[in-house]
Amino acid sequence: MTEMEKVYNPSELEKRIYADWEQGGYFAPSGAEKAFSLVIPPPNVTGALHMGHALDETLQDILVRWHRMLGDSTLWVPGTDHAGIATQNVVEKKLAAEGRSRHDYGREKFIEEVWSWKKRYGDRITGQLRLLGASCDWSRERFTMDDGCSRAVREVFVGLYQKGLIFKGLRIINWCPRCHTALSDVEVNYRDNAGKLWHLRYPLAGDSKRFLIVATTRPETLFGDTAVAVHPEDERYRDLIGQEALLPLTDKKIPIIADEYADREFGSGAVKITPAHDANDYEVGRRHALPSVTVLDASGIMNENAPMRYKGLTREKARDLVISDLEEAKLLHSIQDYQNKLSVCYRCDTVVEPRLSPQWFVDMPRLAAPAVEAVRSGKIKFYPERWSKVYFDWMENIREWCISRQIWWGHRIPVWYCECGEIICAKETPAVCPKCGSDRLRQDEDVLDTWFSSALWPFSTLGWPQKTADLKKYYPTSALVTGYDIITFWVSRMIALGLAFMKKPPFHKVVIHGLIRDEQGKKMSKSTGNAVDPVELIREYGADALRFTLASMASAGGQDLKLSAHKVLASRNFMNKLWNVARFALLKLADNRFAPEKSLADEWILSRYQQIINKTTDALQKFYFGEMAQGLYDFVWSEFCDWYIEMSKLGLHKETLLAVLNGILRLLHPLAPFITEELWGRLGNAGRIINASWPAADIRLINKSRETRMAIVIELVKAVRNIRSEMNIAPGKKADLIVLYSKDAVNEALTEAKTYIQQLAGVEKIDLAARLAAKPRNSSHAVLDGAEVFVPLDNLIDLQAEIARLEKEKQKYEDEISWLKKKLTNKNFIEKAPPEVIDKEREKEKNCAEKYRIVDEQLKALKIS
RNA sequence: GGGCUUGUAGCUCAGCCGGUUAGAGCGCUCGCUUCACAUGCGAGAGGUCCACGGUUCGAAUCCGUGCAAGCCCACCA
Repeated sequence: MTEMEKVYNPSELEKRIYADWEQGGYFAPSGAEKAFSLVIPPPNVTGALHMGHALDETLQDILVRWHRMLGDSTLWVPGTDHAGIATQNVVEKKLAAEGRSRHDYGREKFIEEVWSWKKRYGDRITGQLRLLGASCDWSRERFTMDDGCSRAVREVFVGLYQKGLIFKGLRIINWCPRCHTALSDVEVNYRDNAGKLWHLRYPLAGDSKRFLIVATTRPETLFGDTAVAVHPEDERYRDLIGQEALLPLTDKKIPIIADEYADREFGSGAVKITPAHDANDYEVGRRHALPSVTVLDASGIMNENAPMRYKGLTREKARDLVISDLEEAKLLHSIQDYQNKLSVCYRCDTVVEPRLSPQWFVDMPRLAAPAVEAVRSGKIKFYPERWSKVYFDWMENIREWCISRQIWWGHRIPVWYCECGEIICAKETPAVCPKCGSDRLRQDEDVLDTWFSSALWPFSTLGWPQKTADLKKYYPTSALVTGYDIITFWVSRMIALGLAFMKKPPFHKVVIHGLIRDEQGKKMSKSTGNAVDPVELIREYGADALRFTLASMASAGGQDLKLSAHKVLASRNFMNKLWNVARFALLKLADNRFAPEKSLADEWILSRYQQIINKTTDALQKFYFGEMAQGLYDFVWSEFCDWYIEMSKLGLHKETLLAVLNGILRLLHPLAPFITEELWGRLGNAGRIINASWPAADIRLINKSRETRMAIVIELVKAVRNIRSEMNIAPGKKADLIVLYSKDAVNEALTEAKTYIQQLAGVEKIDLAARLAAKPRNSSHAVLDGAEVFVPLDNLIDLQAEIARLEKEKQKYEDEISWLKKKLTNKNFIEKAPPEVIDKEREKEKNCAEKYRIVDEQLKALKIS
């Protein structure tokens, strides 16, 4: 055993210990029968660790370390996501800084560029996971675009295609004019927008003096209008149905049609129909066989279908010009302020354009049914349970999932087109067309939604489609730990595809936690500058402190977590406390003078320790991380350090100290792996704590009578300390104690614990008596449960201070008694409350009354003197 | 428009199945170089548990309504 440094220095030891674990192969599963497995929600490969990851990974690592200590064959699969659009955007931005675009490179070269980017930054986030202490099995590290995952993607695609569950279709999809790609419904965010509703006048073709007023938020799309719709039962327009209107600013005529989609209550009741630029209008267009005219190109620029004057303008510029032109033409009826929502791209925040285009879709409505059933039947459970509602709401209203993206970085769609018209969907690149034999095949240009490969993650990472040993042993995984924000993106799709291809759900438990917010409760983001960097916090306070903080904030309800450096500081202080108590233990153990027998303090702490084992284990089973952390914090600081250690200074029982201290280290290890490993070693334990066994409570050591006795001692010490402090007894000055007891338990407790009291309360002489000839004069006074305590003061007592103290005390008892009296004289209470409750209240009343009597007596005596 | 969550000490929160003198951390006040720790020790101050109803012998805890805050979902131009 070496002497410990006085200062706890996390950064040095954390680095050393992680390397030791990794080199020692401690993260790989060992051969036990029972399996526990997690797959990491893969962070973006070129990203940096943010607070959300830190929380997610901490919670997973807690479970993993706990199960490893339980002796399970524990596997945590790490990996990263290629993050199609996000990564491509980052690389494009870099190229743009050099004045180039991806088109200057061409597809092949550009992808090479992204791969080299990936190689350069791919290690950053995994390195940061190591800093956090994540004990994942790095030998099994995966990437969503590695060979295995890519093979799984093709296998699933082809499988779904053959069943008709993947198909290509012409739809209005969400199009990001900046990313130049389609997006799925979940990739669109909504933003409140203080916009305008423009009321336009469309002249009638038959009578250009008459107008139809249509209301729109998107006047620039009017060039794509191919009809105006009114409600079929709208009396105002009945005569116009079948006639034509003149499209303003053009020489086009468009039909006036009847469709129930037109809302009579809204605006004038007539609505312009732009099938190519609005999903609803598209449906109307289909019902009425209207043509679709696209007026905006892929970048959101007006194209040749708009009059020359507008061609080449952005959406925004075109809108302004259209409005001013309409005004000039006296075709603008009115403008109204209008609150609506803008759809924006979740990657770049650009306003999304509904766009008609051919895309690939997964038939989610068909795949969703078994996925809903799995949760409904309880095969998969959400923790907390309420999140299953979000899941159901999503899955039961699920729509087709648009999976094709018009970007280059990603899994290329495994579909080839032959000149002969044949479409070939295959796992491997076909050499020739099976129909005509031509070798001139052209692969589909699109890549798949990033979330497509993520959806396969629980089984692709375990080796599927190969029948690997890992797959057999570790699928289904034991749990999924993630934030509620990706239930729709990820959880739902993993469940659906896991069931479709593995016939078993990918996990049985979904542990949902809240999102990290700043001190004000705002979302952390780089752009607002309120993001706290976990790596910075680790550097400053240590990974253990950060982990402990995150875990203790993860409440059972899964609320969002407001993080501040203050909290991490408090956790760091706790680690420091732990460090020092171990230091104390080492000093004492080197001393080599031990008490031969267990004392009251030993029996008490052993009893308390058994209970904290159970409490910690319980909390873990329920995924109550906050409760786990809080419980251990209180036990270690307020019981073990404040009382047991202080008492053990009078005579240390070596076995007890070591048992409890080592137990604490093991219980804390999942939360604070580094310091516990370090101290475990310093205390001379064999092996590593990372694979030490999880403590099991020995209920024979739970001893309530010793706990009761200790409670008496603590109560007395606190009472004396209070007197010392309030009566200004100098800290170094020893006091005397006269205890007048009315319960034998007090006499026994104080007799047994005499030396503790002397030490902890700064007391010299203790006189215990069942009765006194006269109560001591010139003393400060306290009343306990079953005893009266006098602390004689050698200089004249400050009467006013003492009276004030006792008056306060008296008031407290008075309040409580009146409350209890009211209760106990309530007939209903006596008749209906359970007898044990009544007894308890009676007992309380008796005790209070007695204490009140004593304090009152003492006060009277003081006032006379 | 639908749904969810939250409202407890100055701040951040814990209080699960109703009976606690309503707790913790930070902050605050007072006193301490007590030989593990001033990243510490001891003692305190501070709360009509958002409001109003209801259920109950009994509610911070269950139910309803209202107010306030936040989030998610939804194709009304």
